[in-house]
Amino acid sequence: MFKELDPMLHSQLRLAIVSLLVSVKEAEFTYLKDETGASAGNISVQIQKLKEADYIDIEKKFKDNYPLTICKITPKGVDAFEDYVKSLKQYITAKK
Amino acid sequence: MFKELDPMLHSQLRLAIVSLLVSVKEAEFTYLKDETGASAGNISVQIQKLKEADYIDIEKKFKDNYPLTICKITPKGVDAFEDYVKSLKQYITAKK
DNA sequence: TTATTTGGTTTATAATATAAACTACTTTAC
DNA sequence: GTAAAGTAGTTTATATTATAAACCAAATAA
Repeated sequence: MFKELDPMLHSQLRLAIVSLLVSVKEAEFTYLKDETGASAGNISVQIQKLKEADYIDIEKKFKDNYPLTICKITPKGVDAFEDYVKSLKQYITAKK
Repeated sequence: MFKELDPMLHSQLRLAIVSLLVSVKEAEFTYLKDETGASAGNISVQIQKLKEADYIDIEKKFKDNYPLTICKITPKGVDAFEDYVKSLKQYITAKK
């Protein structure tokens, strides 16, 4: 009846991050922070996890002397997001 | 941008339970167990939490000498579920 | 030059989910 | 009638997660 919900995405913050990345394709750390309203620490931890799962790529460089962290979704991340949404619909649409 | 996802419902098992109860209005413990595939212990804990949140009512009686636990969704539970679904849609539909 | 800000990471703690172990009985088989 | 197995759960212990607080390194401002 109920399909598993990918634990990597069934997290409010990681889902928000991936949701943003699916639409923008590339985003800075601070953009993710501002859009989600989460703390920097939390963002840092969650993007690491998403990277370890190969759902996103993280590029670190410098811009105007400051460190700059850029995140992009991977094809695997897109697939996982689509699967998650599909599974989720089983939970939120009337059934029986 | 992203609305809070009610933590009481942002749990795979509790969401599945509430999802079932929204459609059937009344369900036995074992029905919830069978439909969700979760362990009895997990169901037991989660329906207690849903009851404490006033999202469901729990009635305990006996049937053919055996204990029987029946769960029903409350109006508050229905509202919470609808709100949750609404919030969730912000996460899963393309935006920007 | 020391104070503050930027852009993060690491670490500690609180909250959650889950399974394993247990309780309390009932039924069945010997 | 009593031992074994089954029903219907609850409680407790543990592993996983999420989150915030504390920290770090460098840059800029006062």
